[in-house]
Amino acid sequence: MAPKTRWLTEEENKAWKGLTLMQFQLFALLGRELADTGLSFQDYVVLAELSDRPDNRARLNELGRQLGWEKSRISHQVSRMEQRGLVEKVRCDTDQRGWFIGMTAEGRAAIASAAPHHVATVRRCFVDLLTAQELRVLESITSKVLAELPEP
Amino acid sequence: MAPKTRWLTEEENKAWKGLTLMQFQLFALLGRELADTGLSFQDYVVLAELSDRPDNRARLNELGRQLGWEKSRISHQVSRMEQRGLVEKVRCDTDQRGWFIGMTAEGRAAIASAAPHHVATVRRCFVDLLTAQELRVLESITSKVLAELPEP
DNA sequence: CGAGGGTCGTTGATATATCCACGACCCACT
DNA sequence: AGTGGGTCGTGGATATATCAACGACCCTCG
Repeated sequence: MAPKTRWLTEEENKAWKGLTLMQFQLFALLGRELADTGLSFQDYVVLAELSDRPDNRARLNELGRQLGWEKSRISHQVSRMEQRGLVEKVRCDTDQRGWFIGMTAEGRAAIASAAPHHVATVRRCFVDLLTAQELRVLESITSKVLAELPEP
Repeated sequence: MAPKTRWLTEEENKAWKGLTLMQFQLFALLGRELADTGLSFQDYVVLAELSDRPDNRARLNELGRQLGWEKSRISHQVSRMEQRGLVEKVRCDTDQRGWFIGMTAEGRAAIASAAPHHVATVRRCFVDLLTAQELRVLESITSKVLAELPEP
């Protein structure tokens, strides 16, 4: 028979719920602040991911992998962004199934104008509140957890 | 003129993105596992919140505050859950605008059957991977950040 | 070559979240 | 009692996420 459930202790529960709540609130805040610039938080992370690349473009599935999104989500998201002129799709020459997603001039302008305030908020409401040690511990936690995640 | 943006350092960026990714993946996993029981993650946290209360009921706005949800979201969510018979609404006798949300027998049964596996997953994929110190640091981070959050 | 199994990305249906305007009510004040 | 400003929760419109099925393509192997 199955072993009796080990419920979370009060400390464990507090940490887990606190984490959930913090993330949710931070995202909400960042989304609200980005709204002024005409970008959603999702738009932002896609553009940021593209910006990180030397040639400012990526395959859909790479984007999905980096962001941890399913292919369907990234596909819908990119289509919407393409409609709005933030990104463009270019057929991949070596694989006729695939596309490269590149930033348009408009996309570049959008993230360039949104980034300073966005980063300032991430600093003010998160990064700058943490000590160097807390930052290290956090990094160790996330990499450990991510490494142990079961495949979907 | 505005000061030049202090971009995130590599460590800061890694911690921030790692946190985002971890949370997203964990939620996706928990949602997938709960799906077998007929509950969504959102259903689960609402029922869990109600379970935590001595009389298993709460006002809508209390629920929203605890979970960090906006009133509209909690209202829609609870309506759906009421449709499915997981919770019931009872007029609040002291405030005619408000409702108490209570768990039905069906709601109680649903969370009772879902909880063991859910908690086991939270342990296996998160809590049990952390040392006691990491847990403490995490708690300190989240409470600090939450305390500093600007009002919406 | 060509058949089968895998991957790439799309699509449409459904579920959920967000935004905003609203009606009902409460309360403090006059 | 009446008025005004606030809170409680609702509802509809729109945006976004999830799920499963699909067509197109790639690749390996016989």
